[in-house]
Amino acid sequence: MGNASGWSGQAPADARKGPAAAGTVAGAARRACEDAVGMPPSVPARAESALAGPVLAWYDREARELPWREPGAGAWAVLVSEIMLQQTPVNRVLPAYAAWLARWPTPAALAAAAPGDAVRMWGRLGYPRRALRLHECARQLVARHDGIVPDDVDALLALPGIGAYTARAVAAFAYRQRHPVVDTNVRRVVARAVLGRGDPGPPATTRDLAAVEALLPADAERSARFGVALMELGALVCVARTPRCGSCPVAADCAWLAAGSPAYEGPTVRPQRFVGTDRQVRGLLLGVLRDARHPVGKAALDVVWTDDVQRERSLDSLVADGLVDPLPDGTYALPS
DNA sequence: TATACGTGGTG
DNA sequence: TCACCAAGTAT
Repeated sequence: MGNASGWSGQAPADARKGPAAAGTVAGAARRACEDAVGMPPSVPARAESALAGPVLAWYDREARELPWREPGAGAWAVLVSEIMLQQTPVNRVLPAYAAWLARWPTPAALAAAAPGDAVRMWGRLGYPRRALRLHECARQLVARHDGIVPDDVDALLALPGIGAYTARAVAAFAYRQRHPVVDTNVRRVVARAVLGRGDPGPPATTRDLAAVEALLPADAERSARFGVALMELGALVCVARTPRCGSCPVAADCAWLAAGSPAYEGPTVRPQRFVGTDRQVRGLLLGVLRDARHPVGKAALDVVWTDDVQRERSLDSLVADGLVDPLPDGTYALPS
C-alpha cells in the first residue's frame, strides 16, 4: 500500500519557545477568557483542531491521578517519571517512582550516588541502561545546568536517555510549553481519529511531530494539557488491541470509525522473541548482581545460563554498557 | 531505517 | 499457551 507509514506531510514545525509564544499576549488572554466563558472565539486566528475541545473535556473528567501530574511535581520528578515510563507500564512504575524520588529528590542527590546504586534501585523495571543514563543525566545536570532540569528542548535533547519524546514531554508537562508530545499512544490516536488508519505504522519522528504540531491549540498551557490528554486517551480508550470506541469523546469525529474501522494493512514491525535471546541472558546475569550485596564470583554468574558462548557474550555486553564492573580479583559487581 | 535493549501483565 | 503490548533511545 502506498505511503503506508506516513502521516500527512506537514510543514516541519516544532513549537515556539516559551509560554509567550502562543500568538500575542492579548490573543492568549482573549482565548483564555473565552475558554472560561465557554464561548467560541469571535475572531479565531485559525480554527482549533476539532479534537482539542472534546479530548480536553474528557481528560478533565477521566484522567487518572498520577503523582507526576500533581502540581507539586517538579521538573526532576517529571523527568524521572518519563524515563521510567519508557516502555514500562504505569502500574509498575508507580512504586519505583516513589522510592526513587524519596531517595534522590534532586539531580544532585542522584549524581552523588554510585551508578550501581541507580541500577539496583531500578529494580525490575526493565531496560536497566535507562538507570545508567538517568544517573549520567543527573551528573550532567549538576555539571552543566546548576543541578536544574533545563526548560529548553534542545538542551534536554543533549542529555543522555532523553530523546524526541522525553525532551518535549518534560518541556510541555513540567514547564507548560507548547510542543508536540508524540508517544505511541498519540501516534495511535492520531492515526485513527485523523487519518482513518487502525495503526500508525512505523514511527517517523519528523513527520509524526509535524502531524501533532498541526493539532496543537495555540495557547501554551492548553496545548500542554492537550498533549497529556491525547496520551491519556490512547492509554485508556483508544488502546491498541480493543479500543473502547463506545466511550470515546471523539468517536463522532473519528476518521477510522467513520471508515468502518478498517484493519491495518501496512508494514508491521515483527516483535522479536525474548526467550533465548541475549536480552534474557543479560537480565538473568544482572539480576544476580542486583540481588547481591557484594561482588560475586564468576561461578555465581555461570549458573544462570548453560550456553557458554551466549553467556560470555552477554556478560561482555553488560560490561561494555557499563552495567557490570569486572573487578581485578575476578569477581563482578554493579558499577561503583 | 532497522535493530537491540527487560520485564511482566493480559486476552 | 503464547503473541501482543507498555509514556523510547541509541546506534
